[in-house]
Amino acid sequence: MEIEDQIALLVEHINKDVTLSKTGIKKLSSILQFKTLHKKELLIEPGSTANTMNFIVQGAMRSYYLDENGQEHTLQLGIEQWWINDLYSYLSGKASRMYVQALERTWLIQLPKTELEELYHHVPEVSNFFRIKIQSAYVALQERVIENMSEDAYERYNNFRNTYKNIEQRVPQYIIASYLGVTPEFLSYLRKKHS
Amino acid sequence: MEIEDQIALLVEHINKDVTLSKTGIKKLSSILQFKTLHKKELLIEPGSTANTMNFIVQGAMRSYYLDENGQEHTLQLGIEQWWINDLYSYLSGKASRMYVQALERTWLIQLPKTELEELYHHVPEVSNFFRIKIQSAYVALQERVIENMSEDAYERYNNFRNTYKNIEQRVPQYIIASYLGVTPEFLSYLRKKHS
DNA sequence: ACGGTTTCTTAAGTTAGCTTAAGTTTATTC
DNA sequence: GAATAAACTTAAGCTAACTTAAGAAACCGT
Repeated sequence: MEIEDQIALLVEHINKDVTLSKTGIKKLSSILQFKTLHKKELLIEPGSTANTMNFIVQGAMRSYYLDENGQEHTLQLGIEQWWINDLYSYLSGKASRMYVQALERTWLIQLPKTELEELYHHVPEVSNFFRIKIQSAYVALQERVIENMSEDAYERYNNFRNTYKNIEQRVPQYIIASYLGVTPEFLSYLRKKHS
Repeated sequence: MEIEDQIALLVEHINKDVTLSKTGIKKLSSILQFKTLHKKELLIEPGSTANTMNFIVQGAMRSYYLDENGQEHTLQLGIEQWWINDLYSYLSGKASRMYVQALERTWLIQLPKTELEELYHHVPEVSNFFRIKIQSAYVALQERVIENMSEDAYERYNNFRNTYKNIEQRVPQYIIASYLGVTPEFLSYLRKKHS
């Protein structure tokens, strides 16, 4: 995809929440970086530090955590026009304990933290935009804590299918299981039972 | 407790993360409100909107969610010098779906949202302080999602005891169970088994 | 189009955590 | 300081979800 088109997509996305001026768009454009990941490639891994915000132009990604037993726990999934990151590492500046991985060949627009924070002073709408995004990340997490505590696996699976309608088909089932917090075998069993 | 002493506590707490000037402290002081809650009294309930930040001067509080089966799920616990709120409602301005309740007779300092946001412009250290607090709230939530997915109930109970050392003794066990996501009976069983 | 890898399914046996119910201890209140 | 309410324990029976293992299906890559 042309870089111009990629930028247009990002601007359109941001304009859903705030209103960017012409000069705001120009200044924003000047800090953007473009990156392509092939399937299974890692953007972030434990020990590295997240120093960009990452917008998915095309493709699919996930962030996951590997526990002491080697079990994967998917925290976030995203496709076109979602943001993907380890916000913990990005916000705190500390080393990540997570993996952020491409699930397909993926095109990203990256906003480096230093430049972005500088940009906040000149284009406050961008600052507002990310404040809104981080708030909704918080809300989504809280939603998930509540859901995990009050619903059984099949209810959570149904919620997932509603929330991530377009994503379900593109992501292997064992990753969905690791997002829901069940084994792939058990998810397979649930699907059969309720079909 | 004297109001002067309460303010001193709050200022001392904020000064752990940022540095307030004399005039900053003065401006901050001018927007504070003071509230006392008796045991079991609700600060926020479903339908109401959180429009203050709440600092616990003395006492203990929790936030919890009531699911469709009438089951309580405790999301946050706090004692002296913790902040307690439904951040979702505060940040979004939408009606809360949670309860925020005093577990003992509790003294709060409240910072009304409108005044606080105005204050941000004049005392940016206060703005920084709350940005830091909201980030750590996010991090704590993510920690919890990971923990709930990768640890069994007894491990989570031990984590809880480490993280909330001083709180455990002051909070009924059934509330701790509702925080951990297990029944009170099962927590009781675990405690006996490992004692 | 074939061979290998990755993903998904099925099923039997097991376990962590739940439900119900009754009894006991600990707090509150008047 | 009794009376009542709130919180905690114990135990039996149950169920959701896990483990292990093996086979089937889908999906690459050359």
